[in-house]
Amino acid sequence: MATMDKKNVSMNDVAVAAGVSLKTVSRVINEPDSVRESTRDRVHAAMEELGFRTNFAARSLKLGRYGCIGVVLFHLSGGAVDMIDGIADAAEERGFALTMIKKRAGEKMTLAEAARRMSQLPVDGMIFNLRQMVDDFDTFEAPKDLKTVIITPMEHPTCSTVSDDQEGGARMACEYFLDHGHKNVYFVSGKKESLSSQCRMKGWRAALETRGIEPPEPLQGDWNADSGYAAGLVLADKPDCTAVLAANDCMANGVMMALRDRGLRVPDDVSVIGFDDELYKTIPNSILTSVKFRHRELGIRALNEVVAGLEAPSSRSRTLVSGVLVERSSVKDLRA
Amino acid sequence: MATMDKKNVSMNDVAVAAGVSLKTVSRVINEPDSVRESTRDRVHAAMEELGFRTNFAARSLKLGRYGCIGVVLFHLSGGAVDMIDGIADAAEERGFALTMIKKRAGEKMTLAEAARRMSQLPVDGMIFNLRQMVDDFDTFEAPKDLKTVIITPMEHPTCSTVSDDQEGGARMACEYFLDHGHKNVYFVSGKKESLSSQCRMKGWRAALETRGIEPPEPLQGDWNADSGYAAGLVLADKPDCTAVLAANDCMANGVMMALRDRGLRVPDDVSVIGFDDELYKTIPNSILTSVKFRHRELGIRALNEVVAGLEAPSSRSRTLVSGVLVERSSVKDLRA
DNA sequence: TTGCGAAATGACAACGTTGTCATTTCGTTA
DNA sequence: TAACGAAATGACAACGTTGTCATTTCGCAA
Repeated sequence: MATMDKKNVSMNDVAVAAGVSLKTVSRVINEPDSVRESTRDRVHAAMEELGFRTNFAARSLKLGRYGCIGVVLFHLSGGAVDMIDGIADAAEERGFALTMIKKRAGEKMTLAEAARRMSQLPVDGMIFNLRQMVDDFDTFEAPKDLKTVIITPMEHPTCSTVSDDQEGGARMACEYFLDHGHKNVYFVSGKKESLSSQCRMKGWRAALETRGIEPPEPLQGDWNADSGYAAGLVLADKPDCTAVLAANDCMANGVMMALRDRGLRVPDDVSVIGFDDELYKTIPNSILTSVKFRHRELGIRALNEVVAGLEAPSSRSRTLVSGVLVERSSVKDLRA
Repeated sequence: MATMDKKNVSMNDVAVAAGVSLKTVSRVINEPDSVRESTRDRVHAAMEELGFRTNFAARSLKLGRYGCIGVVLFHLSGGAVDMIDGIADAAEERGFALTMIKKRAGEKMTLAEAARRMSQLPVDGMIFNLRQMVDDFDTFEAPKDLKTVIITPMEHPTCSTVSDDQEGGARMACEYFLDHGHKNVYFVSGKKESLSSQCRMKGWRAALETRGIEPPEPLQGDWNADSGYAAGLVLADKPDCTAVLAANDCMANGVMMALRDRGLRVPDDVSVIGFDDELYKTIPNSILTSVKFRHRELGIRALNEVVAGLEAPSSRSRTLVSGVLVERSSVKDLRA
């Protein structure tokens, strides 16, 4: 039985127990092939006996790096799970751990503050997950020696950014409608302050304008089904409304329910497309066509971008992860 | 302008620049009141000028602690977002950061492995989020100097555990049915390997047996609506089925849709209760009564438990966070 | 001005690891 | 057996911080 007198077992303790020098213990851990097998076994036995674990602080102090990537969560939303999942998996694969801090609910936080806080923690690089605007976005400068990647649909003057192609996804959905013979597309937005919602709206608008169509007034929603339902009631009264793009699936479902309650059928009378492709989880035999973003892939890209930039923190790139249109049967083909 | 010759700026560099000793710089950071204002200003100026940031490794090496709590994610599911949110907020509040690692998809990982990995990272204590069984659960022993909390519904011989009271929640739902005059309750389960599903089933069974009712064969689902729909079709044919408890809201919705498609009304013909209270997000005017667990609270408790145990890692406790029955109108009162 | 206690500052060791370079041990050949 | 080069091991400094204790400086009373 190991005596548990000392709080922490150091390499030196192991060395003494094994009758070798401290440096040899270090070698057993970092370059096992360079030490004779008999010695190695003795050291391993001593480590086991004493319950030795390498001291992270000492090791990283000497090495000058941590093997950790910082993640700042400004806002934790639905899609964030998959994104974190991607980040974590990619990190694991490359031998990095994650160091995480989060803006507290209701607390205002700037990029500068977050960066200051993060840069005092064990991190070799950092990822900011930004789903809403912050005041100092444009003026922010990342620490010169710490690769920084921002997950956001906006372009940043100095930092690398990674994002879903929300705008492109919305455009894709609109064009899908138009290509199927629809003459116009109505839009139900998410919460005003959400960057996702803003980008989706922008893409919708751009797609229509490109084809010379005047975009109708968008309807304001809040991501939840009830707001979609309310929007649906309004849309049901518009005779020219044959196509509705809702900024997420929940609202799309609300829209569909409202249309149905008003005696309109989907897709026969009105076609609908949503975002995020999650309705099938909740609705049996869901028919909703939806634009799906690959959040997991997004996380992986973000992490890889950080790791790739560790040696050249001031490099800058912009990555867009395209969305996918998951076709079901909520869009009617009006051609011929 | 600061000259950027050296990679990292140390306290010594600041000290030289400010014309004071290294120790004074340290004091400016850790006990500002003990240094004269004029000196302090000079030091602050130098820190600013040189872009000094305290070196985490050196600091924690000296202090013998990190100010970080480790979080191991064995499985990242829906409710996990809120839980992480709670953990992160509570950590922030107490001045801790999080160090996170995750079991990779498909990779088998034991508690022992996870603990070994984690204990080489910067952590003062750790939280394991365990939603499925692992092989070494019962035999696992946490490092004696690292407070370890496991989030799991099962009791552990040596570690503190924190969990939603899934069993109690299921019992609560069943009793609600029975108290409203129902004579029996059918159950639709989630994925077999899920501990949540198992516990919910256990609570359902216990509640019935307590009242001397023989529990009917449970129906196997997979958390998604389609499996609930399939179960609903089966249940629609059982004349004695007046009450259905589904292990989550999505399946509950599937059940309701199936019943409706078979000409049965909810709640007039059959009553339904789900879990997680999330249907309202997707379904406008949702009527589903549901057992909601406070995942955020769960995370907060877990973190507080770790922090409370930092000084006495071998202490052991068991925390259950009760669920809440969110009443809507999917349960009919059969009493006279 | 001098003396004194308190406040402010500094010198130096220590935390536990890894890199550098020196030393010892080993196996081989003459 | 001696001599040699290669392999194995060790001694010591260094990473950047904080704790301990010594020293200097300050403000104020005599």
